[in-house]
Amino acid sequence: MTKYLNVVVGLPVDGPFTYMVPEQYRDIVSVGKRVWVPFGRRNEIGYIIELLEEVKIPDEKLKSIKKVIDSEPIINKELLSLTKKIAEYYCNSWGESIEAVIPPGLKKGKVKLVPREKSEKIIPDDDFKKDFQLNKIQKKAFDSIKEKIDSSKHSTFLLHGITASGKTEIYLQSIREAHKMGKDCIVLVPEISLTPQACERYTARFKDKVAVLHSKMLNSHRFKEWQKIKEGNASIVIGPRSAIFAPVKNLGLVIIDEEHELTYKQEDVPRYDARKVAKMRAEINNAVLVLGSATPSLESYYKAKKGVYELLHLPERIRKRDLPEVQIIDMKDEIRKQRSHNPVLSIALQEELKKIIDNKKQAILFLNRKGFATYVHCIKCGYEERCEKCNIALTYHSGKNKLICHYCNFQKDVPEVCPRCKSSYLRKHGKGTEKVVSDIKKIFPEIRVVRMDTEATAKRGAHKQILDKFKKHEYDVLVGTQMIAKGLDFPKVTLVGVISADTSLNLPDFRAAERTFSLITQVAGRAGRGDKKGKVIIQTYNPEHFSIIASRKHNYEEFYNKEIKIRKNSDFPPFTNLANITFRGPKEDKVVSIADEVCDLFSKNIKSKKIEILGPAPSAISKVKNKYRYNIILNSKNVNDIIKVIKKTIGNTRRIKGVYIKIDVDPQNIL
DNA sequence: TCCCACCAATTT
DNA sequence: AATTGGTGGGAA
Repeated sequence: MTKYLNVVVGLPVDGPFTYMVPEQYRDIVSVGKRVWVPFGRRNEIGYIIELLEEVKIPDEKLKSIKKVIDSEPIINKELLSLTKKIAEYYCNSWGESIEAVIPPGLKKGKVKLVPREKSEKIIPDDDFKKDFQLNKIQKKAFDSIKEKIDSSKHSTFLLHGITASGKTEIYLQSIREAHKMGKDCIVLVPEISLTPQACERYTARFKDKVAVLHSKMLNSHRFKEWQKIKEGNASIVIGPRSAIFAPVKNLGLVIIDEEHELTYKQEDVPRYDARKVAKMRAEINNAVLVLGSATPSLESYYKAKKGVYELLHLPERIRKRDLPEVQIIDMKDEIRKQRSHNPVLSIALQEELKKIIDNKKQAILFLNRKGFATYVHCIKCGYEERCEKCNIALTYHSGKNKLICHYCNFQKDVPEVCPRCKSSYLRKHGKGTEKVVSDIKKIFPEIRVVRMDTEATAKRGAHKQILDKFKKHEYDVLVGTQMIAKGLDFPKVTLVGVISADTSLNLPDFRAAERTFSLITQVAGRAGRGDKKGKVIIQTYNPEHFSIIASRKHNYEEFYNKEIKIRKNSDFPPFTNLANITFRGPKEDKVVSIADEVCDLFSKNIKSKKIEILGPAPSAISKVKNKYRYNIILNSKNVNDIIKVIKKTIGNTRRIKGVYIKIDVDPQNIL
């Protein structure tokens, strides 16, 4: 008889908490249902994680549950244990990870979960569209995946295929194979709102077996899709990172498309990495995990090379379409040629734009992300100021008039002359990209330019509207940030330009080179998707940088071999694991003193030298909305050591004297 | 002495 | 996270 139960709550507090169960609820409580419980001085939703017959605490010290909300569990045992693992790894409470797994509508307790009548709609599998014929190379990759699906053995594949090499068709046929075996599939895409075409392809082939989950859907619609999956009426789920939590019953295959994308890391609590969670879930279910990318993350490729993942290569484009020609423009020359200190469009790019107009084709221009960190570089020789220890760009802080490494807090004065070429052409860079559109209009008044960035797409539907108009050729040139680098397919686009590769190259981040290489490669993949061969123009002050040279040759392997050596020498992932602890508050001196205090505590708790402490150092965006930010970075070969020392040192404390503390295990972005 | 802003403690 | 109760400084 269930007289007691344990619950956890969606707050940053450890549990579990024990409650008594009143007589009338004793035969309806079960693990995975929600209950209302008195918590402190108010009521909270408790998630039942355990039923108990007896407890050591006397009855009079316990409170009773107020109400049972659901008549069936909202989370099954598998997902419950998964959420516990996530909580332990990412240092959040169990309840907080449970709330990441259930539809948002269920968090407030207004929606009850009750069993529905089973729908009897049976659609014969032949309603499905026919598969395309795979070429030899695709077939070989598919056969390896098929073998593991058929034998129900867990295995992780890294499918490294250049852009337009036919990865999606392999995904589709793998899904069909899993479906034939009666297994469910989850397909993760970087951001659902950017990939409607990809989504259409899955639904076209698998019709109403497909469910789509994402945060821009109305909650009621999302809830219906979730219920459809839970009741077993959808066996293929497509969505962004949170779709990894889809309540499928018999998971057989997980596909992560564009696995190198940073969007797979959730930026708020729980700060999980969908790639890591997918691996956990696939292991539990003996499912196959397929990671696909033209530019795999260094972590994944390293694992594949070591044999932890199985590496599959697709080195050719389907239908033998040529890769676009990539031309690198040295902007140092443009300063001379155009007699301007800050040229935006190189002569070569201007000439190509003119050709576009003449030939009635289209162009896409990338601005990269708006520069938020000011870096110092020499516009004569291309030299940039970097930290010797951390090998990241130093950030200029105007208040102190110093260059600071925001990982280890190394500081130095801005040199008077360039340390390399002794010229006086050192310049601070980081903003001013808004100029691009106005510069184009100045040079080509007749050109139809549209801008696409977070500002222009803030409104619901604005995104699609701009892209639709561009597709109909109502515009000649699309200017945008990375958000237009992903998955777009416009046959009339024959020119792609990157205005400044340096913006990403000089991000104060150890992944800066990796991001630059993948950005240029992905961007280049947008050019020449029709019959005509495409052209790509990359503007940079660092034309000799290996990430730029390798991307010009479309050579991932060459990039990887250089970058992996740097990571090894500077002790960064994939050779180590990081955790980033951010301190945030309105008074800088307080933020610094708390960060220093916690840093001392860390040093005391780290007895061996197996964990390195970097900082505290001001973060790259050192002041946001009048809040100052400082980071401590923990770096170790063993991630479990890091997690242990965080729990020991900070536990559940998230605020000390008005200073907020944020913990990010395996950060993708250290800002 | 009153009224706040700020801080620390608590949640079964 | 959210709430509560304590504290201490400033104004009257």
